[in-house]
Amino acid sequence: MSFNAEKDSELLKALGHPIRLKIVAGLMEHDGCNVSKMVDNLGISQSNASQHLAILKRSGILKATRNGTKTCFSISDKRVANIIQALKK
Amino acid sequence: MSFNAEKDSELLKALGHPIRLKIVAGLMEHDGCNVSKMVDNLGISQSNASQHLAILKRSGILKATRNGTKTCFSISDKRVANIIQALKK
DNA sequence: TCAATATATTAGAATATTCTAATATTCTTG
DNA sequence: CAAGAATATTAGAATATTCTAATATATTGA
Repeated sequence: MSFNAEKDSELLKALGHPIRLKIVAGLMEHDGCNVSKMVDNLGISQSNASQHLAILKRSGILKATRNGTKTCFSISDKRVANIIQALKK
Repeated sequence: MSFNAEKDSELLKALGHPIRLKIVAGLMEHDGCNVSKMVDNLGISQSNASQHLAILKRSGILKATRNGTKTCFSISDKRVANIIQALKK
């Protein structure tokens, strides 16, 4: 798959917010089936979390699957883990 | 070096613009000692290029060294190459 | 020193992002 | 079906980003 600055910059832009980066990094370690807990951990409002999650979905970084009243979020772009690994070096 | 969402999201945010991502990806392949050529290749104004370069400098992604009336830009954060590699996978 | 070249800075209008508060939707269970 | 739980959406004010146009600064060579 080759590099496309227009598309790829959107991915980086979506990751380029501290809350969204924490959400995604968190999903690499814990499962994402409890948004309320996410909200508590991040210290933000439910609405704000939902909006950030929507941005991450729209950009193709996360996908959501419903499970009763809960929604499970997981990382759907396999490049994201490598990007976050690269940050840690 | 460990991951810091506040700081690292700034890096991704700076890369999260098509022009800036093109500049940085370009610097991985060609030397950056000719901003006029950069401007031509990107089809943007000199002022705009200079402003994007300033953002990339401020975020620590690029460093500039002067050489006469010209300025050479190069990538100063070693994680950046890995991030761009990760995008290509 | 003066003009030319190369890059940087400033100002400001247009647009985009971010957050809070309020409300809506969806699903489950009694 | 009604109520509660979990998440999503909307509206709108505050702030930030992006671009163009104009101007400024720095360096070199005649």
